[in-house]
This record gives sequence, structure tokens and C-alpha cells, in this order.
Amino acid sequence: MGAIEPDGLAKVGSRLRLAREANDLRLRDLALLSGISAPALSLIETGKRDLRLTSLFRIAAALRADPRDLVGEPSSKMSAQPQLSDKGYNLED
Amino acid sequence: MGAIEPDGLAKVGSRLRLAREANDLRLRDLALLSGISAPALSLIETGKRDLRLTSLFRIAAALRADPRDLVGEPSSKMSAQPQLSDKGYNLED
DNA sequence: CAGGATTTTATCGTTTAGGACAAGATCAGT
DNA sequence: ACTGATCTTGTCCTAAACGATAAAATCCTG
Repeated sequence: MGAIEPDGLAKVGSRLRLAREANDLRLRDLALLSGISAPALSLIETGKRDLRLTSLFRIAAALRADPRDLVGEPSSKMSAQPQLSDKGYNLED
Repeated sequence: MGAIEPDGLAKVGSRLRLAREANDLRLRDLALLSGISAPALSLIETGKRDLRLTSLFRIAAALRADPRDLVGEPSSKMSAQPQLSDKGYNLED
């Protein structure tokens, strides 16, 4: 199966980088706008740092981006929830 | 203007709680499934604790929920980006 | 290739997420 | 009200995020 697929953090990081570059901002610009330091942003964009949710919100706000589009692909719409009642958890002790 | 609107964390927290209850899971069940302790989950669901992005992913996976639906409302679809070139940043030092 | 700009990496200090555990607080049922 | 179940809160501890700063690496562009 897909072997070398980047983990969630790396994907979020590259989406962040794309959004930043689309706005023609340098790391230090985004740092200024978001309140998160440029070194931290670098680690985040390269998927090396696990950022806090509030940090994501601040960065998204600075980029005028929807936080939802940063955490995952628009993935059309297949999640929903085909889960009524019991759907496969195994919690019997 | 809306005064007492919950901050981002509180909104995410209540979405998490709704998703967990929709799956008929107790905090200790979700703790078991996600690897995040029940006390921590309680703080998160009540919006009292900021969480790391990987924690959100783990919780979402445990709930078989789309992380995107946890960070924000589907909010139809107007974000996109009406931003070509310059759109209002003030970075002149 | 040189030189400046941008990014990456490293170190240090502070803050905070998160586990473990225990002690309250809430909320059913009976 | 009593019991049991679930959730909340508190303390202590470790690991990791984050800011600041500086130094290295990379990317341009002339």
C-alpha cells in the first residue's frame, strides 16, 4: 500500500507553505502577522513540529485561509457518518 | 456584536463531545482508542486545554470523523481565495 | 562565482500539553 | 437518600511547543 505518503503534519505543513507563498509572504512576514516565530514556522511547514490547534488558527487567520482547508484536503465529501449506533468498536474488557 | 461567542477551542471541544456521544463512547473509551487520557479529553472537550494537531488527528481517527469537520463548520464554501497578488497586508517597516 | 535574501538548524529558557493518579462533583437509576 | 457510573478538577511529573537569538545552509540574481 502507499508507502512513502507523508504523515498528517507534513501534509499540513506543505499546505501552509503553499498558502503562505500564494500570499507572497516570507516567513518573517507571517511570523509578524501570526505571532509565531519564523523558526517555528519553518519547522511547522517542513512537518518537523507538532503545532497546537490555536497556533493553526492564528496562522490560518494571518493567511486569511480556512483552517479546515489546512488540516485536510477538501476531499469532496465522503466522510459524513455512515455510523448509526454500533459500528465496530471493541471495548469489551 | 456577538459578545459571548466561544473561542475556537471551545467550539472544537463541543464538536468533539458531540462526535464522541454520537458514537456512544465514554471518555475512558475514547481515551483507550485515542491514547489520550480521559482527564485530558475532558479538558479538551470543555475548551480548557489547547491540543496538538497530532492529538486532534488521533482523536478524529478514533471517532472515525473527518478532522476538518472538527476544526470548523462546513461553512458552505466561500473561502477559496479571492486573493490575487496584494490584498491588504501592511508589512512596510 | 560573489553577495544578499530567505530558510533551516541549533541552543537556551519559559510555558504548556499530556500521562498517572486521586479526590471531588454530577447525574442517572433504584 | 444510597449506589454506581461518568465527568470534572487538582497535583506532580515529563516531554515538547514556542520565542529569541545566532549561526549554518540554501536560493537566488547579477
